[in-house]
Amino acid sequence: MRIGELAERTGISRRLLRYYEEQGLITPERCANGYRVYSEEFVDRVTQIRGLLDAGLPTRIIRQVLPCLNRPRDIHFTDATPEMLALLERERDAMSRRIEVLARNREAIGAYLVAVRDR
DNA sequence: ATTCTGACA
DNA sequence: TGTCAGTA
Repeated sequence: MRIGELAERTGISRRLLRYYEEQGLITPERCANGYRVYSEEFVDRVTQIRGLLDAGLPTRIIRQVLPCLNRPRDIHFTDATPEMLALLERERDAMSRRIEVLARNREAIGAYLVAVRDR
């Protein structure tokens, strides 16, 4: 499929899909005319990227993590270098911190909403 | 009609 | 991220 269809199926704009490629997050094939060609797997791939982006991970981190998140299990060990493991641990901890902050604010907002409602 | 690259009131 | 331009 070409960029238009992928955009519709993932809900990600053409502009963003090209941006993800520019950031090295996805590498679609190219036709003779230069058009990008995406295989079926890119649908999940893009969804995965969106999820990580929404989780607050910068593209530079996603670029390193994405490969060992999708590939078949056996290849994981290949990517499981000490550096990769350390990187993943740091990201996981950073995620935990963000979750705590969000949870705290969610409580605060919830309390505010209750206060307003009960007024 | 659709996509491509580069650029920015 | 959107959008406009000038192409293929």
